[in-house]
Amino acid sequence: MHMPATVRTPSYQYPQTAGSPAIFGATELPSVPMSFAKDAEIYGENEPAEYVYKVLSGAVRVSKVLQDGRRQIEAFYFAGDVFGMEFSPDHLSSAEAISPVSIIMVKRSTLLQHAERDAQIAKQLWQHTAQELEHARRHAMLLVKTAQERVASFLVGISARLVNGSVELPMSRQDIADYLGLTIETVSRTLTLFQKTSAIEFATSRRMIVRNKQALINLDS
Amino acid sequence: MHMPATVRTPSYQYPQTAGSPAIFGATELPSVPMSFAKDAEIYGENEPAEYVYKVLSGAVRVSKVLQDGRRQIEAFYFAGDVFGMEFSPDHLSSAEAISPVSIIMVKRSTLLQHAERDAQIAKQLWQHTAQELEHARRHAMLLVKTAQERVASFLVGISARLVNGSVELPMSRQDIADYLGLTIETVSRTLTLFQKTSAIEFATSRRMIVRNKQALINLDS
DNA sequence: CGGAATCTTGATTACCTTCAAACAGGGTGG
DNA sequence: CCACCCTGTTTGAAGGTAATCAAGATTCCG
Repeated sequence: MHMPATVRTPSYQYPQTAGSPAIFGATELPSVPMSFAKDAEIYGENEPAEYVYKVLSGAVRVSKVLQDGRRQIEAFYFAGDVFGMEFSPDHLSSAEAISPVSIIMVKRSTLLQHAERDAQIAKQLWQHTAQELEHARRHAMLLVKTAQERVASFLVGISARLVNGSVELPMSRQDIADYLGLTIETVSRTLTLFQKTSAIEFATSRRMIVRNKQALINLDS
Repeated sequence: MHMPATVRTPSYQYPQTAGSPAIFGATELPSVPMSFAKDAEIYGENEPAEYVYKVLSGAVRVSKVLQDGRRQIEAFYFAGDVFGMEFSPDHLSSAEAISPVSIIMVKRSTLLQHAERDAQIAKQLWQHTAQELEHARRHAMLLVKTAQERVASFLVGISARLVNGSVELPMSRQDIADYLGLTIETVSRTLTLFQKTSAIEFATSRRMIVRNKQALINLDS
């Protein structure tokens, strides 16, 4: 719903994985910078997909809400990641800022027009969707595993963002639970278990130190 | 691994949803007809993705096998469906014939070359991947629901193929279980439950009559 | 008809959820 | 500066759902 831009300084900034602000390599495309406050909605389910977004800093969650109120988080996006690109004219999920977020937006229609003429851009569009597909399938594989395997797998993924052996988790335990298809209690208990086995350690509830990544990878199975 | 073609007459043939044998509307592309016996492997995980396939008759399952031997079925494909198209040069999953299957194959490289020059084909390629993505996400949503909801949802999907109120399920109970992330016993028990509540009925273990589709939709939640 | 594979049913167990309460951290106002 | 509150997280106890283990029943095919 394109909330008013409220620029806030994030408490922690992830290392930027992609230096270029260009979306899909189309450097010449006009892009609009924008900021969202924590918990602001970037777009809602079934809204027209007017823009495509690239995260510059902060973290975003993309999710759906089931009829019974359960929320399923499909993915988290961090600096350098592109999200909100749909083939369908409407967004099929909603996106919210987990932490204060700064992004750039490119008009979907413009991107589509370029894809019509530029095979390179068309291919990047396809590649992006293919990567999302691979992620969605890996995610589906996760959801049939045990709680320990799910949490371990999530932590291994997060480990990619380690700086000096620790990360600030931008998302709440509830977010993790909704991503893994577990309850917040099970996530909490499993994290406590991993601490007891010295695989990880929490400086604060959000700052995690990975002590034994291999143990997590083994659990990931 | 491109098993030798063993043409067999399927016991039951699904109505053909797409009349044209063309893949992605590229009518001029050379396609090779082929048949696979029940349980034959069409391609394996990590094999080079040399071809793209379109089902003419029969049913196909696409799956991955986890390290611990568990199998996760990602999708079933029926007459008219295209499968095996990857952005990556290798197949990320394997495909097997559930029933005797006849297909046509188009070289992936040829298709890619055409997509370079024909924006229409490039768009269809993207659209196809986007549809697969949507399916994968819906599938992921399924996997966090209860057994009854999963089975009901699966049956609702199958109901699209109803002819005179009944369908022949081409897949085994084990296939259904591996698709839904349940055990074969739970699938069997749930189907029995749905029979007791008169939502469905089984003429044979594979021929299902849908008595109350709305009940299934309600359970699907 | 006989044997093997598939499917169903039963009993028990294990894991995760639910319900409930305590704990920790951060911010505000007195 | 401390008391209080609010939110997020952790921990505990009990219960429920699906998995597991095991045995029958049915179907399919040679």
